[in-house]
Amino acid sequence: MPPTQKELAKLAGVSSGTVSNVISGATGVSERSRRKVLDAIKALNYQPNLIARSLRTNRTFTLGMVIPDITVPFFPKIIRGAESAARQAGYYLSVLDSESNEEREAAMMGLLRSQRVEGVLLVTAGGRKWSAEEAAALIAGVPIICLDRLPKGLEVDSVCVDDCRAAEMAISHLIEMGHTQIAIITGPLTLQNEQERLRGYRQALQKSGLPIQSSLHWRGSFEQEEVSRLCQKGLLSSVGRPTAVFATNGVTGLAAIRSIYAMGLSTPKDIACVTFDELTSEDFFRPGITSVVQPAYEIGSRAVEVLLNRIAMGTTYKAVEKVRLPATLIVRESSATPLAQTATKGKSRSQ
Amino acid sequence: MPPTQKELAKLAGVSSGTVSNVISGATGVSERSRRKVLDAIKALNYQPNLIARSLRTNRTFTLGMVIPDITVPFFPKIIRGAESAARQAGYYLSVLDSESNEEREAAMMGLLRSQRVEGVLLVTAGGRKWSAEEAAALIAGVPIICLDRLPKGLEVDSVCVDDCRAAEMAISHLIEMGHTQIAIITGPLTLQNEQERLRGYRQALQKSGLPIQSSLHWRGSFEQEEVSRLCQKGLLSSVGRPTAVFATNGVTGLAAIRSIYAMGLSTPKDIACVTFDELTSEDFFRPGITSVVQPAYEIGSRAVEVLLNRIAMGTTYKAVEKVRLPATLIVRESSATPLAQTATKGKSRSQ
DNA sequence: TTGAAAGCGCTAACAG
DNA sequence: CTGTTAGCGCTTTCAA
Repeated sequence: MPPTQKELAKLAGVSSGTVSNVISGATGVSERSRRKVLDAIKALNYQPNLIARSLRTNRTFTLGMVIPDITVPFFPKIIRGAESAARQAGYYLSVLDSESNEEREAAMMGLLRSQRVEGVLLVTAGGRKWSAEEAAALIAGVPIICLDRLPKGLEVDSVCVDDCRAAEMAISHLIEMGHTQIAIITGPLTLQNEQERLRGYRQALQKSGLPIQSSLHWRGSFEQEEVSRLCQKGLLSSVGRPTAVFATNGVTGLAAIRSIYAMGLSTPKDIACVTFDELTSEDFFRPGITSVVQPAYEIGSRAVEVLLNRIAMGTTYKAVEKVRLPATLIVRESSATPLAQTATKGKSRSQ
Repeated sequence: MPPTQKELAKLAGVSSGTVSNVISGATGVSERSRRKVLDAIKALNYQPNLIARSLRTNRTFTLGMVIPDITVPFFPKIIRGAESAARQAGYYLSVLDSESNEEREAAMMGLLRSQRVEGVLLVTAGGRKWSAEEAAALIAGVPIICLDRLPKGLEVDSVCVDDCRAAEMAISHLIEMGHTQIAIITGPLTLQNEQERLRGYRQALQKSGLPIQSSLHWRGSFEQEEVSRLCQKGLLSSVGRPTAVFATNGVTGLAAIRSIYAMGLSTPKDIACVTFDELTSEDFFRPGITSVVQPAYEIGSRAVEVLLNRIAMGTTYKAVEKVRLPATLIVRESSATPLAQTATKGKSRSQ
């Protein structure tokens, strides 16, 4: 058993209240008492019991975070940003991985509530729509902020990139490079950001007067295998085969590249390719893959800022805050023109 | 304020003790009481206060974990394994990122202790040597298990791969492929596993009667830039230039490949290359990089098993447990023979 | 400047 | 089967 404040007080020859005052740095403690307590702390290797403190003060200084998959490199970057912003503000961050399972996600939200975290950062697993009651039950008084993916029916603060514009930027780039047959491979369209990216794709085509061909919209998921099959099927169709593909996220992006390689094709020689999100250490791919990169660290840190703000406001009313961060298009080799294959390397461009 | 058990009891018209019994699933509660309580729980959207429960029961069912860098893909994989093993055993896992900072690491160990976690999984940041007192203070009654990197002076349970043998296997492979001039690029040698990998390298050379040339040992760190410089310097030296390089970890591996590409060289045409740890989605590199892969998920899950075991034993004596998991060599294109460049693809080989 | 004491929400005896 | 009660370790009045 670790030493308690009482034992510490006894050893130091003061009352438990004085010990508390020393630890909290409260003023009004004689130097002599302070010394004695400090010595006793060292002697016993005392660590205050945060559990008891929290019970008493009704404060945990802890933020909870639920993400869908910690093995996807995008999320650890967000976590880093969130964790360090939290730490700077004197808060802890407790991260849970829902493994893209909605039930588990709900359970984890409950757990965090039971742990009395003061706020929650949520990157939701699925695209379910929350009814008003469900949402209320889910929230139950703890401030929530959504990152990256915005669940429908949950009117809460949020931080993410402007997915539509980012996708539009990527597609415009391909169009500028001379592509007109551009396929898009999306993840689950239940996710609002996937829809937005699709919208950006369509907008870009329209602005350039290019037709929107449904045969060029390949509806995927987060299953590597499934997406690969989809890509291969699309790439095999001799008629109307695209000269470029745009993957709306890292998972489908990886699958797309995998398919291209597996079929013995190469990029940009046979087909151009742009992904949303980097495929991890992107710049080491040969050839480099052009991609839309999100400010992951900043998404995390901004989210914490907004959340802490919301917490500080207490019950005070304030409109929902929607932060939209700019994404950047990193142009590498994979998006060269259909025929010329001019490698435009290392250029980048912002929204 | 969330509802308390007392309010719940009042609404249900029973005593707080009965509520507790219902929640804990204790036997000996009338069906009628149970119903009333369950209804009240739903009505109030009640979530038990884990803080109060922990204070009372002196149990948190929480394991702590401290890792050096969550953005290195190896660690999230370990976390997944640990988290799911913990969850299966009814434990929570609380993960902290020390950002490779030893002070922060110590602070985090203290925090976990204050949070009264029941055990700690530690992937240590640095290679500092712990004195007996420091170690005792650090541990202070909570069971610790070390993963991946074993700190000196800390006699605790551990789980990692057999680094020496794994490295030896990689080097033997290169030798078999006809290489005799093999450079090794290590990370900080304060880390015990880096030393082991170096030892494996030397052992393999010796067994084959090849000389150990100090000019072929490039001492790096975890700084990308520094390692890159080191590599480039080594690769530029016209005399005694290696035909193969072996990077002892993912960070130096990435830097090595970066340097090779940056210098306009390619692998395996100009130089062969094997890394310890995958460079994330390894198989998408063109050409594929031969590498030693560690069973990251299993390292995490085994560690939790051993730790829970240790916790269950309480104070009972038992010798320190050292689990050594086998690593696998995944042979891809980057390790072809110096001249023939025969691509041996997809073969793998275990310790 | 200090000590005594109440009580945070819960569980675990224990008595009825 | 159910209610009452005594703390868990801490902070925070309140008196002294």
